[in-house]
Amino acid sequence: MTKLHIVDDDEAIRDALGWLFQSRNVPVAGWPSAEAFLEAWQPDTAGCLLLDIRMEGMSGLELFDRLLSRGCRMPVIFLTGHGDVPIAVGALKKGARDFVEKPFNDNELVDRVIDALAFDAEQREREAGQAGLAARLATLTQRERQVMELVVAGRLNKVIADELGISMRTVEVHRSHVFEKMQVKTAVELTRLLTGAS
Amino acid sequence: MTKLHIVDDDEAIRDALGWLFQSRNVPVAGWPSAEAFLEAWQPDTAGCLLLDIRMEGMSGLELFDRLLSRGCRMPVIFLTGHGDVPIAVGALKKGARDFVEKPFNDNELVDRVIDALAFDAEQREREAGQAGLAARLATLTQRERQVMELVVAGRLNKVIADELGISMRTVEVHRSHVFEKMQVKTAVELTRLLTGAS
DNA sequence: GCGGCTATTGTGGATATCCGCAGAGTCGGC
DNA sequence: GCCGACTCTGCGGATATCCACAATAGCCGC
Repeated sequence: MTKLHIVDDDEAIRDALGWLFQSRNVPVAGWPSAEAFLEAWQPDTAGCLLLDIRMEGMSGLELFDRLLSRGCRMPVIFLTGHGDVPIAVGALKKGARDFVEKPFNDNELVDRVIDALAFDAEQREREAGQAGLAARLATLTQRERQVMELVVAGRLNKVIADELGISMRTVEVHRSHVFEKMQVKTAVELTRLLTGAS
Repeated sequence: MTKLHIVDDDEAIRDALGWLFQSRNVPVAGWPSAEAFLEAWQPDTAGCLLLDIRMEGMSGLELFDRLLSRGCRMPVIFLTGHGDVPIAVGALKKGARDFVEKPFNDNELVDRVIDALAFDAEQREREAGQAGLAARLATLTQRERQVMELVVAGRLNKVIADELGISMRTVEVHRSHVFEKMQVKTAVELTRLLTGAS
């Protein structure tokens, strides 16, 4: 389920943030440590992360690194009481969405979280489309993939036949199999699919 | 000409940085104030910017804002002696490439500047391609644009004819004019052009 | 070995696309 | 009024694409 995941080892802060967000109708889950969240995290965990930097055990930054290396692309907002420019710069350059110092403005933080949640939702939608595409691509045979690449490159069947050293008829067969498996009717549609157009 | 533009009101620092970069074969231009650079800036000014935050008159941040609003997309690296997290975060979120506190590591800074210069060069190359594309698009008539959109959407000529309420032959004529003006031979190539594929 | 998947090719015909040749109507500028 | 552009259309033919029917062959698993 899409929600805001608050990772902070200070229960009082988790509670306060939980109250703040729930009062704005933002669903929240609290985690008492980076380790706890990391263990529970799954590739399909959705929403966004509000991460304290300084914690007992694993720091927020380290959690961020580990999540990145596991392919997590959830938006992350860091929350810190002891600002440090190089840390903030490093986190943002690694892809963190924001870096907020305490004390923070409630409304601003809520807005940023809501933006981040919306961003994550959109991103997951895009990725779902890509996953379907990847699944269809996986059903193609080697030869079909080769033909598809040349079709998408704009080559005519006769040219493809020539380049692959096979007859035009065979190219036509592969081509139609590709169209069928990729669920398109024309080369243009196929090109749009693969180049990620609207 | 592509070069590193150093904007700092402290002549000693400009000189020191100038020496550093020229010794690494990075061409440099120094500017004593944000105003001076802003006045000299042109849309075709290439390279990257090394920008001091605190200066007499216009600050580095304000220069950055003004450049952005003028459509400047040169990579900007901020240099500051008095770090401040919200400022750094704000600058990076607005699109600054980096935010470095003094004292800095010479080699690291040089590397980042070289990366930024390379990025700018690539970006300009991409934009040059886009400009050529835009120029060709501008030569199309209204009708040709309509037909092109439908072609790129994957419609067959007969369908296009139907949707526009004209004969197939006319669609063919427009279609071939589009291909000619856009300098492509097939609908697939045209689609790749417009969707920005390799 | 048989069945299924993949790759290959052919024939022949229905559609679609590409193009030259020809002509016609509108609209705006010189 | 003439010229140039844009738009529209038809005819016919050369190519290309789409497809059903039909067949051969290698590879793999049961």
